[in-house]
Amino acid sequence: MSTSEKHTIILDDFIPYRLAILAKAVGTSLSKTYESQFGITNQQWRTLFSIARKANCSASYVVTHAALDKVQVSRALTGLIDIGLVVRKYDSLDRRNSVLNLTVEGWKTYREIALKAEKFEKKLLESLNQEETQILNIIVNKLMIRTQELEILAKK
Amino acid sequence: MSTSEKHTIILDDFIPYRLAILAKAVGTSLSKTYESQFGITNQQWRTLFSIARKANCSASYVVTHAALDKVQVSRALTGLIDIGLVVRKYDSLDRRNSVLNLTVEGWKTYREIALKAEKFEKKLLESLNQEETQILNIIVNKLMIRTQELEILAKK
DNA sequence: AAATAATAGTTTCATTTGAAACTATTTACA
DNA sequence: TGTAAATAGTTTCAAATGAAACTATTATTT
Repeated sequence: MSTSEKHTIILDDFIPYRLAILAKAVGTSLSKTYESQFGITNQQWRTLFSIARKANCSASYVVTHAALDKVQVSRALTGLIDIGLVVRKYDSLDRRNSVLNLTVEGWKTYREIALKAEKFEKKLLESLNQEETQILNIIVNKLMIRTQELEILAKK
Repeated sequence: MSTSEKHTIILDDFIPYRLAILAKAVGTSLSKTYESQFGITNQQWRTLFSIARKANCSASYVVTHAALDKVQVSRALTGLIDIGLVVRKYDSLDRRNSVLNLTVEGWKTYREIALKAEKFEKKLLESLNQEETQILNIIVNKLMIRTQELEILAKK
């Protein structure tokens, strides 16, 4: 067996690697459309979008809906409050829970970024036909579920 | 218009976000199969796989084939050489270029990780039928190309 | 041949990250 | 009622990251 035949995996064909590269490329490209203009990080815009989706939500809501951990959300919120896009109050019935909302400026910024994000996604998906776009969504769902299953199996 | 209608993007349906979440979940799950056992990072195994693919390659080859930057490759190599999985010589005709190879131990580790990685990928793809797996590869290609196109357009 | 530019790779330094420890508050239960 | 456990969120600290500056070598120009 020659040296060049010893390998069994070609990185370029390996799905987990391909997904990582693609997600990073897409994410980097997208972030350029808002980071410089709005001075907002990826974690901050995910937080912004979560609060936009559910007014008066808590930080925990953001944690589950933006796929961030509580440290990331805490820091994102500090930043968003600092620049006046979010206001934080505390639930009078349980003062551990924060009550988060976008400010008027927050809504404005949200709408601008949402518009850019939508345009970006639209342009990206122009490369796929309708069937492929549908199947992509199905595949992503299936792979997410499968990954969770494998995690559970691995723990046992 | 009510507050809850103000949003235009639902994060869970937004493809760049979905890809990021999926890639992270898959990557984290995979890394558990080798990180603890072999004490190797993601960057190190990508480097290992690149060298396995092409004996006597340079660090620059790894940069382009493992989708890492030169700082990451430099550090990954330092680690891999330290733990005796890679040997580095220098090209006598151009001593700027390194000449990288796996040691016997490197090949052994490579094969073990490759086996685990293959099994992981196989299990992951069990959730898709053959057509979906094919289309997934086509879609990833198309989206990669499209992302590069959008990058170029954005620069103009 | 000397000066300049280019290439390969490393190191530095400031920022980002995440796990673990921490504070504050509420709930459970002895 | 008081003590332990749980929950929400923040801070700390050590490691990972990446841009920019750096070293070493080779190629190009004048």
